[in-house]
Amino acid sequence: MRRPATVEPREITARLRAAGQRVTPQRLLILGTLHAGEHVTADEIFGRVEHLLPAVNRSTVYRTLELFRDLGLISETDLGGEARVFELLSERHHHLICRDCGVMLDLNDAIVAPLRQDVLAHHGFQAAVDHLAIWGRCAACAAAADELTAP
Amino acid sequence: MRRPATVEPREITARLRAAGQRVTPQRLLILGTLHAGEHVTADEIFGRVEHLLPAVNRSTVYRTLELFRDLGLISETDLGGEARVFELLSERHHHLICRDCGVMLDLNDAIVAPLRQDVLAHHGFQAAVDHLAIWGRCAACAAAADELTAP
DNA sequence: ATCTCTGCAAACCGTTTGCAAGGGA
DNA sequence: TCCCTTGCAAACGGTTTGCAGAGAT
Repeated sequence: MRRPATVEPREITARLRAAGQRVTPQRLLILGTLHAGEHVTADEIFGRVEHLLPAVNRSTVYRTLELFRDLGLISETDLGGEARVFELLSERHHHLICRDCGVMLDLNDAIVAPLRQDVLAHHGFQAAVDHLAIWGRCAACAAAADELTAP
Repeated sequence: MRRPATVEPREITARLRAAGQRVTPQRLLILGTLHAGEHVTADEIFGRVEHLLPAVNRSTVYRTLELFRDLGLISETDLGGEARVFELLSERHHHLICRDCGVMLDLNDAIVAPLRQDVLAHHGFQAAVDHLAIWGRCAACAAAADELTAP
């Protein structure tokens, strides 16, 4: 049984220093509470960190998450919930979200990778498409809608 | 000199009726103020409509835009500004937005269409990717960043 | 010693919601 | 007549901001 992957303090320190950023307990703590493969809101992260270091403030969480996102350590995605979700960047993966029934399906990066490559090839633009949310209509709901139109 | 394309009241009426929705002055007005090719926030739409029919309420604008989006008449996109933008669905197009300098580049749908097709082929999911915003780093900023790393 | 980062607290503001009246079908 | 749609008004809640003090380098 493997513990979900986290980022070691040593690595966080190195990456912050390399980017000319200061290393603080709050930053180590915030990134340390993230496990690979989970979607977490800023509020949930705040809850975890607060539990360990009660003095930490919500704005620090927001500011830190923005920093980590800009450093390429985490992704920030709007999955349609009330708040955006953050995620440790490890394996790229994406989601298909049905606007009709709300179901959220996983989408392998193999289908999205060509988009990233084409954007780079044609525009020299490095697309940070690590955790994409695609809205639309799932197969089941599409079938149900077709039935209504042509029974 | 061509006027930007709009949706005629006749067509709006037909599409609303076909979807079992009622036709109201507010709905005709709101969709009528949209011109193809422009990004508009709910607030801007409210301003336009208010000018013509002062009694109209902001919540009506929001509710109507949501309806039109679900009917596939308009797209809703987060371009990173303070508010989401809406747009009349005509020609699909997308944007590359640089997180470093903020520049917004146009992206032709030819590069995004394969994604839509693959998602449909592999998952039967009808992706409503009509107006995609892709964040990342533009060529100029990437070059500048490389220069810092390896001068 | 310097200058970034954090805590605090307040506000921001885009958006949503409940309810009763209005008005399409 | 039915019930969908709108206006009204209030609140919601995630997120941001200014400022002064703490703390990293």
